[in-house]
Amino acid sequence: MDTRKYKTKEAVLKRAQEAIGVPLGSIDRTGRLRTGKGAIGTVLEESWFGYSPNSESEPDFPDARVELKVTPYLHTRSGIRAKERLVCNIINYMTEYQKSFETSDFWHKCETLLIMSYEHKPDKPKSEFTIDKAILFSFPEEDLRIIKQDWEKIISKIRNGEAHSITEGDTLYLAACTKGVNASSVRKQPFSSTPAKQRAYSLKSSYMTRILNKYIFGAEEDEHIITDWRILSNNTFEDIIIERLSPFYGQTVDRLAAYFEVLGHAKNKNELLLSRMMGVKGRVSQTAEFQNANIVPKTVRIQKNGKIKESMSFPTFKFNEIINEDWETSSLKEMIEPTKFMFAIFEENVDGDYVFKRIKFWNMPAQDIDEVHRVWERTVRIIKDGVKLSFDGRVTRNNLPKQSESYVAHVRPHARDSNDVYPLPDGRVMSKQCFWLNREYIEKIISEEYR
DNA sequence: GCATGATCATGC
DNA sequence: GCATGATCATGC
Repeated sequence: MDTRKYKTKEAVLKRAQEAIGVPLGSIDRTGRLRTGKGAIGTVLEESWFGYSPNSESEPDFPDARVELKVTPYLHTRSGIRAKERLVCNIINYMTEYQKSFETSDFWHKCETLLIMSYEHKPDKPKSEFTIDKAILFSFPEEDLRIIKQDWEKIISKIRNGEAHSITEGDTLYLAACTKGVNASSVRKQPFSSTPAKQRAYSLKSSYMTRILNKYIFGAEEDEHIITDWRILSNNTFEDIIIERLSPFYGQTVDRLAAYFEVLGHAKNKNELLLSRMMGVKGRVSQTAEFQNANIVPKTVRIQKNGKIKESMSFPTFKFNEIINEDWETSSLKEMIEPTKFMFAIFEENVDGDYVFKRIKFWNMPAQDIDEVHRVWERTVRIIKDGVKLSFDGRVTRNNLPKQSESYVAHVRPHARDSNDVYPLPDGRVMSKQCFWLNREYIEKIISEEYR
């Protein structure tokens, strides 16, 4: 048996749907399920469709031109969420730059996807998992516009000899994620002698969440910022947003609040103003584009003296969890690398009023992600070795990485008070901590020349 | 009850 | 003046 058995998309889909509800343990005929990563996909390829896994550039079902993807989702309190990004083919830096999107390896393989999804439950054995849904997926035109821009962005870095500085945050829906045994898996690039990390095309997990909700589970769609996607043929998404907001540059917060009738001193006042300026009814962060692309709006306030008051925090981490993580799959890396930030910059004027200056889209450059990696490694090392704690009668000091030790990030408490603690591996407790981006680092990003 | 963004207090 | 630890305010 081989994949030539399935000549049409319909035949592939029909066979896939027959797998719905069948426990994977009873599908598996080769004992693959007990192996590690990618086991579930391999079981369906081998034992259900009857072909050997291949890493060729052809789609899995060449006659039907369909690529099989088996992907996990999670049921969370806030709904269905993709458990991970969807990884496609490895990017061949040496050849891909010569192609167009239409002739690219990505499009050749992934134009039509057969998505089979299962719910991942941490406490359940894989043999009891079942495929819950199976659909044929073609990218809708509105998404394809953005995906093409993403592809161009990746390719332009290759053409500029910057394949080593590609990161997932560069792009919106289609990203280049690291793929390989470890971070030292590198390959040649055509226009630079610097080796670049091996990367694969992938659909960001934020975008996968949207596919799951809208196309697989039929949930209602979030509000769109761009209602006519045709404008994306001549403008990038970021340019369109900047164009919409620039008429408001130079206005004070008070004037904007009066103009849009945003009352009171709500903590989220600035986000409300952003929504109004963009012409969005709900919250910017909840729009389809921001959700899909994992764009996080952040307000930055620059004081009269040109400084920013505070560093930027990430969620607290549990000491007993972080010591069991690998950097490549760590929650910190997952929070930083695929994320794009939209900084809304407010500057204090001579009267002490804050003026909306501009916005800036930013994602952390590869080099700085490596620096965060170093801070993370040190943090894990210190926690494993046993944190040194000393109480001076007022505050408890620790020896986690300080702001002075890195130009990018540090570790600092983020708790309700000093009794708000998590256990340490050795049984002691310490106030909840999190990673912070240094105040000065944020200042540098904001002050950099902008487009 | 907790996460998150914002801000404060102290001492070098 | 600023780094570091502590704490507050708000919203879900």
